[in-house]
Amino acid sequence: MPMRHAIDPAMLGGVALFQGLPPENLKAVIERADWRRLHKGDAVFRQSDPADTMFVLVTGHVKVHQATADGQQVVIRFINPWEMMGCVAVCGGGSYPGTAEAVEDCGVLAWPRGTLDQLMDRFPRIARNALSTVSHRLQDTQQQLREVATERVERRIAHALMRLAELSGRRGADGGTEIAFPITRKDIADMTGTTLHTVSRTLSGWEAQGLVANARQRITVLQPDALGAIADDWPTAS
Amino acid sequence: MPMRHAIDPAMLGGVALFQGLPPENLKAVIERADWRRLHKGDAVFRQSDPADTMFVLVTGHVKVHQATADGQQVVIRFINPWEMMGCVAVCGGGSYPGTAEAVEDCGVLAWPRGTLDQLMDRFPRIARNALSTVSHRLQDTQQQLREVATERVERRIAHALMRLAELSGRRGADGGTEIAFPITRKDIADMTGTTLHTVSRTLSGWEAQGLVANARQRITVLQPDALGAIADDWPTAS
DNA sequence: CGCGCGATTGACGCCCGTCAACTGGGGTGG
DNA sequence: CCACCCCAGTTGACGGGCGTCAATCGCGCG
Repeated sequence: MPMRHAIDPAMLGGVALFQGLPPENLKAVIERADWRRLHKGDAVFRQSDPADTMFVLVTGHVKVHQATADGQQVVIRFINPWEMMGCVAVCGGGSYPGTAEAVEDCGVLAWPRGTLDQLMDRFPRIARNALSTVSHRLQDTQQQLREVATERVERRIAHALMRLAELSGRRGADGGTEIAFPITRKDIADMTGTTLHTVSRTLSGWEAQGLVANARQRITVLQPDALGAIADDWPTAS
Repeated sequence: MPMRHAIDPAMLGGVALFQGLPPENLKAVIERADWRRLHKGDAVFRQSDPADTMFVLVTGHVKVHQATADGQQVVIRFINPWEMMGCVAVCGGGSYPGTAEAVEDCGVLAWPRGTLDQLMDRFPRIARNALSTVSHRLQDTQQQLREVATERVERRIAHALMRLAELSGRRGADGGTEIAFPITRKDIADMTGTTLHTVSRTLSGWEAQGLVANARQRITVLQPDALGAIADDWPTAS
């Protein structure tokens, strides 16, 4: 209860789902949310569980991944603070298509599906926002699909790294952009449809050229433009 | 004008976007639609064009594909009668992420974005329906992404064929299920992230085993369960 | 301090993309 | 109505990108 009021309603206005709602409505929305804390490694929701709750991440980072029957794994996306999770499953009905796992200690806001439906009825703006968000995400996913289907591994890794740096980057000490949460080579492999071995080899090569700096579960982009050149196949001028 | 009234409002009730609307509202919706005819090969909309119109296919079949800068191509999906097209682009804003091309002579209903916005305001049910549809489509696309990222070519082709037969199948003379529109080996290659050569080889192999029947721009699935075994990696009992 | 997991790196091989040549059916224009 | 031609499809040969197997290293947490 006290935790709930620690959340600033103004921050919620920055959440895509609630964009454009007047402050008093934001207050109403936030009062119907549950607050949950998660430790690193905990699951926010699990693949195939009935999709009965939508979440907004407040602090920390979350990895959403999908597993195949034979244990292979695909990373759908990483969630940054103030992004939604589970919205697709709740809006589409059925069950969660993937598992959301905290890669750091996290705090989340949770709305049960029934509450969300009521909120959408009271504030139609929310449904329109959700539609816009999901549409954008579909376009992103289709582009990813195109990349995996048509592009070579090296370029896919470059693309993934640039997107991570752009969306979840943090200024590093050496002027580079560090990905702001712990991420393994396997994670990047599962984002790009390759293996951790190939990712490791590729990153090692780039480190030798000074494009990136590698550490355990840490990656820093030092020369985004050179990486962009690989990602978008410009004429490499060196 | 006369063409418009040839459309049965009851049919429109079967369209996911308008599901649950009472008949009189369906009539209102249909009266605000434009009717267009397209010849085989025509484009309903083109990639990068501003997304200002949403469509419902009435007759024929449409292929939605996305091209890369270097001319490579990915087939996003095939549209069956009474399915929506362009809904993601119009709802998400911006421009069409792909080109929709008639693979047969087609008839479509068209709603300009402004009209659609008005309809969504008048009938909030439409926005909810759209949200549900787009959410489902996103889940489908994510699954496709997982397939392309993790599965071998043969299995991806089998999956694509089974989905096509299921969604667009038509009872053939020989008891098989024929895909109901002209489709090339290249199309299947662009759906599965491979080449027309590999598709041709694979289909030839399956034809020799009696799983499918091949013809020019025509494919018939003869043994769906055997194909399903390949797609889902069951123990092949040959 | 020691164990474990993430990361690195080499060797090997094969799936499948690429290049190339050929075939045949059907639509079109004369 | 026929003949041409183009486009979809087939099939073989070749090679390389990258997946797979395996061994080792070393940071960091317990």
